[in-house]
Amino acid sequence: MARAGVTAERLTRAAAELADEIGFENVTVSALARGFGVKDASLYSHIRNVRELRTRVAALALTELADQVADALAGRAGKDALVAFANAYRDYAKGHPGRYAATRYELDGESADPVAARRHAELTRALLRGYALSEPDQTDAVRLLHSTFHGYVSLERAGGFRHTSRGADVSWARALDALDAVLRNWPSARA
Amino acid sequence: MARAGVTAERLTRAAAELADEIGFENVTVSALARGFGVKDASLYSHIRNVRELRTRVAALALTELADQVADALAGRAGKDALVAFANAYRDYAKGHPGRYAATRYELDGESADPVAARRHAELTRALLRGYALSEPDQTDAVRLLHSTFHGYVSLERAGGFRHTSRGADVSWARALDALDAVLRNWPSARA
DNA sequence: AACCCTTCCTAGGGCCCCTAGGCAAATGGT
DNA sequence: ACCATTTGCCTAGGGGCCCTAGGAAGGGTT
Repeated sequence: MARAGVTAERLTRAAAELADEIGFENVTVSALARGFGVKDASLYSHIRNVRELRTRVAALALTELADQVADALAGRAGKDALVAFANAYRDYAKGHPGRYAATRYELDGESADPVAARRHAELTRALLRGYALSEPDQTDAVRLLHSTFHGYVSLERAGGFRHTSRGADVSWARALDALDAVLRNWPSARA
Repeated sequence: MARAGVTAERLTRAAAELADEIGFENVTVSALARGFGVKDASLYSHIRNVRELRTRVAALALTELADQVADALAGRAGKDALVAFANAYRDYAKGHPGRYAATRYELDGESADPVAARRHAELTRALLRGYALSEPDQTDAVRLLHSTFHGYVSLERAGGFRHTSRGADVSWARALDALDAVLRNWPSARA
C-alpha cells in the first residue's frame, strides 16, 4: 500500500478548501480522510483531534485575512484606508466563507493564537492613524469597526439582507461613510 | 410504562434551555431524550428531525428577543430608544447565549420564518422614527444597526474583547454614542 | 541485511441521527 | 363498560462521525 503523503500542513490546507465548499462546521476527519484516499484512523498520526484541525484552519485563515488587509492598507490613509481595509475584510469573507467562519472558532479556547489576534489589532490601529484618536477611544473605535465589519458580513452571508431589494453593496458603502464620519468626529467624553 | 408527556412545544422549550447551558450546536436529540427519560427514537413522533428542532428553537428565540426589544422600546424615542433597543438586544444575547445563537440559524433555509424577520425589521424602523431618515437611507441604517449589534455581542461572547483591559460595557456605550451621532447626521447622498 | 521510525491498516467502542415495526396507553364511539 | 383507533413509547438496526489500541508494511540508516 503506497503512502499517501499526508502531512499536517496538507491536511490543514485541504480542510480549509473543504470548509469553503461545504462549510466550516461540516469539515470532518472522515471527509478529509476520504479526500486523501485513506482511513480515518490514519489521520491521527498527524493531528491530535478534530479540534486541533479546526484550530489550524482558524490560524491559517487569520493569517491569510491579515495578509489581505495589510496588502490593501499599504500606502493608504484616512477614509481611503478605511474603505480598503473594510473591502479587503469583506472580500475575504465572501471569497472564503468557510475559512472566514473558522476565524471565529473558539477564541476563548486555551490554544488561541495570540500572534494573529495581535496582528489584527495592529492593523486596525494602523488604519486609525489617519484619524486623531487617543487611547481609550482608540480601543473603543477598534471594537466598533470590528463589530460592524463582522456583523455585516455575517448577516449578509446568512441571507439577512435578501428580504429587501436594496443592494448589499450600497448599504455597505453607506455604512463605511457612516463609520468614516464617526471616526472623524468621535464623540469623546460625554455630551 | 407511563407516558412522559412529550410534546413539540415542551421539546422546544427544553432544547432552548439546554442551548443556553451547553451551547446551541451541542443540543442533540439524544441529550434531549435523556432529559425526558425517554429513548431517542421516541422524539421522532414529535419532531421530524434535528433540523426542525433547531428551527423551532430559533423561532422561539426570535420571538422572545422581539418581545424584549418591543418592551424596552415602549414610550421612548431618539437616543433613548436607541439605547433601550440596543441594551435589550445585548442583554438577551448575554442572558440567553444558546437561544441567541439560534436566532442566526439558517436564515437562508427554506422554512425561515418571515413573520419574525418582519417583526424585527418593524421594530428597528420604529426606533428610527426618532431620526429623520427617508427610504433608501432607512434600510441602510437598519442594516448598520443590526450589523453593529450582532457583531458586538458576537465578538464579546467569543471573548474577542478580553485581551484588553478596557471594559466591554464602556466600549458598548461609546458605540451607541457613535451610532446616535451617525443617525442624527446621516451622510445622505454623496460627499 | 538488520534496525527503527513513521505511516497506514484493521478492530472496536462510544455518541449521534434516523427508520421500521410492534406493543401498550389513552381516547372516543357505541 | 367495551372495543377500535390513534398516539406515545419501545426495541432493533443501519449509517456516520470521533478516537484508541495494536499490528504490519514503507523507507531510510547503519
